[in-house]
Amino acid sequence: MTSESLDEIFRLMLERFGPQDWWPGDGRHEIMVGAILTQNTNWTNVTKAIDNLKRAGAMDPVAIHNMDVHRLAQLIRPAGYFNVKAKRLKSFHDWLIARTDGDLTKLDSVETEVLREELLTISGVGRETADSILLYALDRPTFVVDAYTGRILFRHYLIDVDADYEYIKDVFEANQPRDLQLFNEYHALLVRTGKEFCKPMAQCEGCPLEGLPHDIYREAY
DNA sequence: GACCAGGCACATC
DNA sequence: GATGTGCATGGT
Repeated sequence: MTSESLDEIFRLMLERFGPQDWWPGDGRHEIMVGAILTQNTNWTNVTKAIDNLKRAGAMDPVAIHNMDVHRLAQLIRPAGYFNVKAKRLKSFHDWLIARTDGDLTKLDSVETEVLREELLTISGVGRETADSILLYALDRPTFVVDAYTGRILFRHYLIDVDADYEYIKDVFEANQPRDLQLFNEYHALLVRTGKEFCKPMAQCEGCPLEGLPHDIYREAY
């Protein structure tokens, strides 16, 4: 894996799709909520849940922190896994309110690595969610890895099938400038490319990355 | 009806 | 520490 490969992948995706203008949401807190709601879930379903929260006047750190978990679950129902995600939102907001008292600017003075470790202690916040919050809500130049990222690199023989999250993250961070806008756009473009051309059981004719060394369809990954 | 979606925690071996 | 399973709605 070389920085040239990563540059080329980025260039090809950007050339095809243009800037993705992520995160598709309004403000820090809404982005954090969206990061939890979109776990293994289509974004269109997440927008329905977010709309419900907004209509209920509940898209607010203190409001969610104080809300009954069953009511919260009903509001976010369209996003799927609603009972699980309601608990996750509650545990996240327990941390958020304890840490900021509702003033999210208090997070600005905390080192990225410290923040990441704290986020990872929250039940329901794993590595991708933590990194998404850091990158898209808190403007920290940390690379977000997701299922598409691994699948795309694997199908182009750029990583091994058993490469784990931290390894893949390090591939991007060690071989590129640590740039907020680059990391923002790169992950968004990988998701866009994955959605259209890199589904688990589908082949991928027309993918912007066809020019790279690749196999059309590797072992249903 | 099958497949898919911007994961995560927990049980079990 | 790897591997399997539950969680659930909504679109294609």
